[in-house]
Amino acid sequence: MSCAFQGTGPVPMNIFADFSARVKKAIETLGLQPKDGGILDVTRVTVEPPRDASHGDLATNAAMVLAKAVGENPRALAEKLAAELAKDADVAETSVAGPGFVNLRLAQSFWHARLGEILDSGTEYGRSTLGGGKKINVEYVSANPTGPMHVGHCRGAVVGDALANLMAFAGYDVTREYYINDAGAQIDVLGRSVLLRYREALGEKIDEIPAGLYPGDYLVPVGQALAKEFGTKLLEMPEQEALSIVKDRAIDAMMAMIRDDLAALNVHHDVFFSERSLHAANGGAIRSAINDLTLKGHVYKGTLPPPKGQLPEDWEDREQTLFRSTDVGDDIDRPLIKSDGSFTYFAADVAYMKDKYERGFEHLIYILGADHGGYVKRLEALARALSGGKLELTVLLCQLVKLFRAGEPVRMSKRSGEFVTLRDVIDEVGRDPVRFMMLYRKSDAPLDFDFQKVTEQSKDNPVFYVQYASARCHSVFRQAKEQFGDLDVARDGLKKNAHLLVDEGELALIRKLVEYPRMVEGAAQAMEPHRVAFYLYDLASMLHGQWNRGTDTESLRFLKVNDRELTTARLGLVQAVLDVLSSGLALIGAEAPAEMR
RNA sequence: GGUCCCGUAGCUCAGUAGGAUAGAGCACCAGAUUCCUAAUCUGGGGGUCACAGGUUCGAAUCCUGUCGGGAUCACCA
Repeated sequence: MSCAFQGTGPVPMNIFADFSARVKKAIETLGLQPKDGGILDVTRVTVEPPRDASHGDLATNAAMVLAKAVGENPRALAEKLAAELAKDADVAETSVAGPGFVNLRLAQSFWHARLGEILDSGTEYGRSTLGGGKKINVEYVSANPTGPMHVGHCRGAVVGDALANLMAFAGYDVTREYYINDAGAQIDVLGRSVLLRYREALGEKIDEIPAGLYPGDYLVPVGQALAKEFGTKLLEMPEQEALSIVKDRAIDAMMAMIRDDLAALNVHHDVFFSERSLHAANGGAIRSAINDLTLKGHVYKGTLPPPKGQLPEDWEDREQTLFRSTDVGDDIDRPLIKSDGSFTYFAADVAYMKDKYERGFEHLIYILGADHGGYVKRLEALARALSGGKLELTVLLCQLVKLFRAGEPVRMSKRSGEFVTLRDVIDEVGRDPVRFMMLYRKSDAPLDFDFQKVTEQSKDNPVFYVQYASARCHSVFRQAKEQFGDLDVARDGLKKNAHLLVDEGELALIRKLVEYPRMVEGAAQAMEPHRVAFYLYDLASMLHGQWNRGTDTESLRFLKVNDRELTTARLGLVQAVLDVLSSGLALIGAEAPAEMR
């Protein structure tokens, strides 16, 4: 499996983790003892960026968290801790504030050294070993192979893909997976729809696609291909036999189309898992999975209570084979085998999850639409039952995307088969804006997507704003080449003069860059890829800000024709910003352009 | 009716596993280009974090309940 985000680069420094260790060491040095004589619990001690940068570079809550156990006043404890931390060579200044925060101001040399590290690591900066190579499976998209992907699939595709990128970058061993729902009633419908198109291709007149079949034009070429391959042969064989061939060809054609759509979105899966394969050999895999659950005591034959609320008109009590999921956290037991002896859809899910578990995954992540919220509990229950609680499972529900055009909602009608396809959206606004905007909201919040706004080249469009920052960095290097000609812009050279960066705006930019590894780890732990997008927006904003300070104050411009040393120092900063922008945009799956036209 | 998600500035939303005076963008007001891309930036006003309790040094964040909005409920896939 080849994936740009998998791998083991150098381990960059997460300074918050680093200082957390230093704070704990200082606590140890102070010899603090809990009143009750036990061991001092420092697990709640954190080191974070303070809310307001004027407080300092780092803040720790240690004194407040420990005060009670030690039996001291938090502020007094904070003073002691501050004095101890002040001995650290990298700490320029300490202060105690509020209810007992210890604020640390770090030496400029410390930041200069960090900038050097970023320049050494390049776009590898921020890669983490947090995941420890843990095997995780991210299942996303899994659209039914009955037609092209429509815009409703888009968000899940991007969120899943970006999350997979993020988790891999944070040190997890990630497999990206797509479950092909190529069994069941909708595939029969697909087969019958294509059969009709096949007869049409042979010259038969088809006036109207009957209700209940898929009317979309995208099936026309599939019918034509069948006509070309088989001539009239399919009409001459028994319908069941013909249908089986047609279904195979139709599924292949639909999946080819879906893969194309995904590729256009820059989404690539490692594994396409077929539901039909579970039904193969007389349902061997499903049988074995149900057997497995049965041996573990989770299966019984019985009847379900009628649904609460309105009773369905045709409700009938019938005996089925059921999964006692209520024993493992579900609200209601789930049918595995219907009263006619066939498997339910969920039975295949059981076999599929068993397969994932047996492939060695320790954590399963599912990206689902909000309309599948009802599935969460049964999947969680299933994971518990299959693994005895060892298998972790997380479902990320993506809320719906509402389409707008210049503020007006875009209407879609499912019945007529008129929907906005994923391809339509990509063709109109471009891949990068789609990907960025899908991540510029946390996934459990609904998202409004306006075609017009997303293509606008202005600061109101965050995609453009961030990419423009990248273009601007490149532009600085182009200008540098023009103005200096022979200037050495190799990373080692840029690193050398970092100590000349003393402007507050420049140092703030370095601090923001240094937050990147922590942001990556936090986003990965919370499984929230949108944080990457917001971080990039902030970083872009700081770069634009620093740039514009140069319009007011000439001495702050990145390029100083009469000062090569300072220019290379500033180019080092610009290069580091570019590295982190590139890295973050790559996680999102968008380009970091060299120029924008 | 049950379950899940959401409720933060006029609008669209962040809020970094419980931290300090709750932040951005839009919109509104006032400014900045002989200068590396003004495709940008600077400043200003604007809040009962839906409501009520609880947990604790400390709550927009965690717990309980209420109200409001959305999704969902099956021998479907």
